[in-house]
Amino acid sequence: MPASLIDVSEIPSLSRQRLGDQIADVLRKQIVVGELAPGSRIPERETSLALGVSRTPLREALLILESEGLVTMAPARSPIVANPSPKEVVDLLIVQSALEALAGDCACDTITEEEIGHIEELHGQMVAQADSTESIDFFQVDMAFHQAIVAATKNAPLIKTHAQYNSRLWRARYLSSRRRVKKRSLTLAEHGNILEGLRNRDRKRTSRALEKHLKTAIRNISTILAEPGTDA
Amino acid sequence: MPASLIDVSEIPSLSRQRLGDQIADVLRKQIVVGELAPGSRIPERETSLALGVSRTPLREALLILESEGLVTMAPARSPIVANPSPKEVVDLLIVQSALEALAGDCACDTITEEEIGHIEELHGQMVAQADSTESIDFFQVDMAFHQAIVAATKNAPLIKTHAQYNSRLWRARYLSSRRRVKKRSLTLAEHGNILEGLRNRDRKRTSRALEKHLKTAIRNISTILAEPGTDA
DNA sequence: CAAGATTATTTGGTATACCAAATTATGAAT
DNA sequence: ATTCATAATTTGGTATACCAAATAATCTTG
Repeated sequence: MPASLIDVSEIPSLSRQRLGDQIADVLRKQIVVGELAPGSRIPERETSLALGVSRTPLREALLILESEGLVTMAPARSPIVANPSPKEVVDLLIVQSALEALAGDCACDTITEEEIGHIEELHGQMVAQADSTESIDFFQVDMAFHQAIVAATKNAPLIKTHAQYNSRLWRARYLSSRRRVKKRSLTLAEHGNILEGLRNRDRKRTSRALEKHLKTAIRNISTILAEPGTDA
Repeated sequence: MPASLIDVSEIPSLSRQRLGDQIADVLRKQIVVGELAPGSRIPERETSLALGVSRTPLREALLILESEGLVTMAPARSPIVANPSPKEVVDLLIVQSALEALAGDCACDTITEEEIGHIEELHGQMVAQADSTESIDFFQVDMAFHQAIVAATKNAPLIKTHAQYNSRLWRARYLSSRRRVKKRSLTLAEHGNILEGLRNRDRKRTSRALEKHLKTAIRNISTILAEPGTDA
């Protein structure tokens, strides 16, 4: 007796979402954190049964995830979790870098004082957790920091595209983050630089700081991906 | 007796694509050129019947188009062709601008001499058609010019994301292009500048030229969208 | 015993059936 | 005639059924 996906104790009339979207959310989360490993199969019948739904909405979810680049659907094979090549990861990072530089530029015009405050708070959390052994916490706040900057642009397409690139890069960046526990001070310094640019609403400084920050990430991840692949 | 979508006289064994993808291609083309007007309904039964397929693959196509931002699917209403607000169009253009600037930068490293030749040829076509009354031809070559630059980066995610933004912007840019027949010389001058940057593999010049070119487009489209909406 | 052919089974792709919500049409009451 | 309530119908969401291709298993044959 598989449990249904969500407790439907929400507002019964409003905000009903398609099942496919909900399933996509569930699977996306599992893929992003590596619970569903890259390359692993997602058989339609088995998975839909496990989720307590039929194949139809599961299929919709898989199509959504395919369009996001998280799932690969070959003609007559089981859908598999995307397993991006090193080159593809770098390509994704290059675009992500440009998106965040743009976001920094735009955010200087659109960000509110409250939003700056929120980002400062995130930065504070990262400083506080800099010595934490739980690398996952530090990493998640790091991601939230970047997301918050993009959100401050109020540019919906930019926010969505950035989120999608983030999903595809999450795993690679997490693995990179785990090996750089010793170098968190550099991350924090770069974040501080970005934050300073935002505070002064200095478009060039902010976008350049973000660009430089991402370039660092590209360099780090490139070296990791060059190694023979030892996974989590 | 509705005709089937495609003649299956292709290689029978290889490259078989899902019906949903093919339908998405058909509908995307119709949406992009305005054959399916913004805001118009796409009833599932009626449309699937007209295309000679069942609702299932049509629905897959609609989901793909929704994820591309070309179709809006509300909870219990017929899917409708997206009708982006002026603010959204500008937001899209801002991102597209950053994507093309990035492409120009990257392409300077990756573009081949053949590809430069191809782009020069496109430029030559535009020069030749500068006085053509068929604004559609000039416009399409214009789009191809930009696509070719992005393609030269060999960055698959960038190419795909750019293509999606292009789809969503196609109509707005076409309408803008039609009102600027008199100012094609400016477009050509800016393209020449971009091309020169590519020839010299000058990353800064190329990306700046593309950025400036897109900024011009944003300005033009903004003024058009500010007017009361008279359509095609 | 090994290798190839053939059958059985699994799996994705598509079509159809069913349901619930929403819209439209219809009719009664003021 | 207008307005509100109610019934009929349309429409999207989900489940199920069916088919063809691909894979796995089995059997036959050299």
